[in-house]
Amino acid sequence: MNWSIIDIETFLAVLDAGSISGAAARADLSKSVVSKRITDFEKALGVPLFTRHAGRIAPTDNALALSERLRPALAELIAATESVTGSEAELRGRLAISAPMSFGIRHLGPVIAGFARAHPELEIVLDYDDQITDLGRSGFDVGLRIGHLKDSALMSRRLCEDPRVLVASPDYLAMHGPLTDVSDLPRHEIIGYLNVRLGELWPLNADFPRPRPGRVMANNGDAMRDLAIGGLGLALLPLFIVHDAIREGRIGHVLPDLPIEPLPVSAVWPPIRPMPRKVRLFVDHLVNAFAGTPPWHAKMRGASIRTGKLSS
Amino acid sequence: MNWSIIDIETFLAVLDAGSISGAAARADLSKSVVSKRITDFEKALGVPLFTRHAGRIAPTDNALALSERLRPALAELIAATESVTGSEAELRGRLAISAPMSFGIRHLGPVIAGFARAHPELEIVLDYDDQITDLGRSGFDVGLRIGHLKDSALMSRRLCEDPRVLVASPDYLAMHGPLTDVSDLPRHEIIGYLNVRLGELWPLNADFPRPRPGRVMANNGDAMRDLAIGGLGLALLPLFIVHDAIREGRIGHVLPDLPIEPLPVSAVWPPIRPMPRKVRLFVDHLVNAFAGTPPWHAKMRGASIRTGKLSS
DNA sequence: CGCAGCCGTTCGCAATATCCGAACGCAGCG
DNA sequence: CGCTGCGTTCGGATATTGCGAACGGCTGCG
Repeated sequence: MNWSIIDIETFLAVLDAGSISGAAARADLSKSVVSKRITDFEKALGVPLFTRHAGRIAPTDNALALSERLRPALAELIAATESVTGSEAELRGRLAISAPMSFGIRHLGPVIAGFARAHPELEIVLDYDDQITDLGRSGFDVGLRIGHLKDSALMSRRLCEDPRVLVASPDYLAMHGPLTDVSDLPRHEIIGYLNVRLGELWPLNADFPRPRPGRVMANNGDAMRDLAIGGLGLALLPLFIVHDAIREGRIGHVLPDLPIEPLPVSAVWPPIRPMPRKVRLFVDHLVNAFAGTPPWHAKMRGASIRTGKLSS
Repeated sequence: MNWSIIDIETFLAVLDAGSISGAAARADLSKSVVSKRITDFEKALGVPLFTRHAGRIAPTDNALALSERLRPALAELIAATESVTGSEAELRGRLAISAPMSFGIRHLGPVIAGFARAHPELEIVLDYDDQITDLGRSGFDVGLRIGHLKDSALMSRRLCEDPRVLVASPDYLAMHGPLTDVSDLPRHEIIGYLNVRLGELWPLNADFPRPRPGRVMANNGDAMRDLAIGGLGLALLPLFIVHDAIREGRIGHVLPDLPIEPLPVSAVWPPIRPMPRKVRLFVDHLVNAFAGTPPWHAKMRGASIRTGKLSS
């Protein structure tokens, strides 16, 4: 047997990244290393795993079938080695975390940094991307999710709540007319969110007046906020993303009485048994970090915005 | 993650061999390499896997628990990589075969050599030992078994039949009296077989006269034959082991009409699904090799022994 | 069209990892 | 006591790995 775990991991990483250079960048390696590992693995197996088209690669059917089988086996192998670290031993191995970009950038950095400092032998991989990833498939140990969970196969734990507000810039309102009553909504456009359709973006029932889909859309909250600031439409966004701009007057909170429920923020993880200790400790750490006052609540103290709807 | 497949395999090999030098000898490596790998693996996991007592090692509880979990995961990982070699690709990887010593020495060498020549990328590991091994536990892909199968969890396939004969040397008979009728049996001793008790060694029912347990015993058929030649007792042995000595007159076939059924010779393997291709091809190869005339039948053409009981 | 940028592959070189054999200390045996 | 076998440590030789540069091919842009 002349392949290694690193060959397998590299293979799966290239599959996930869709390219050799993508996988190399994620691993902070040179692409020649990744290219050679793939070639060596193919040689060891005796079959091609990727087809090459002038600098582009595509996985073969063999590669896809193989990955289906390798992932659970590799996860079990890793879980086995990690299970043997008893309660007295410090955490080791790798913890791969997936989180929405805007939430991750603002609120996860220090939380995760604290966890990483407490476990110096633990390798942390962070992936901020609003696209919902299949945790097990993508090799993530933990995900953070904002919104109601759809994947009942995952284990989950509620961390806190994420209130959303409808915002618009002064320029937008000057150009498109006032928005003082819900009946004004159909005359307005709302900035789209690439990862959901309007049906899911607008959280009120079909009888409730709703804005039209806008001509612009983005794949994360920060970009949507900036488009709103630029006067391109309304935006329904988590409070933590817009509160600075609101305080600075670049955008305003419109229709503050809209009956929009806050979104739950949850940690989710694959149902591996036993639950890997690193996952359990990290989820506990998250729960502690977000217990009590959510971060954006503390920051909103100086803003003239109604906060009565925020849960204590 | 800073361990490798080789670390895991080395760990399991040391567990199986019971010592570092044993595992090193099997792998044709220096013991310092194996020692270092174990130490590195322990360091990577953060827990000791073996206790050391002045040049002796014993596995910790953690090590035993870990191995229980690692073996199936590793087997699946390997099976996955081997499954991807389609029907067009040649066999690769390692095929580990366990077989009884006397049968292996005589009849498996050329069969396996033929298979190995047909699959030059396949690594073959042979382990001849009459002790029945737990295939899955010991990392064997295929076993050959002589006798009725007791482990119903294994997959099996009948290869051929192994007739047994009762033999004694002229010196033994001269000293202990003739053996011309079954009623003479209780006056004689039979050489013991370490891996079975007499109750299993003597295959006729309790009412049938039987020899007494002898004062000597051995753990394989060749040794038992040699003890019989040395006049130490009767021996009930597979024909393939004794036919040369019979032909040379060193021992004789006594009570040729004993109603002793031949033993079945079977290939067995763990019930991995899908069945690894290398195992399937090897079992097919065995079936072909032992089809028709068993090897010892061809050799018995020149001997004056009744062969009517041999199947065609 | 030419150009820039991106892709994956190949190559030579330097750094790192691995393996070997010798030496050592310890325990058990005759 | 000496000898053998065990596992560990060490220095040196060998093998492997990773890097960056160069290359050819393709795509998109002006």
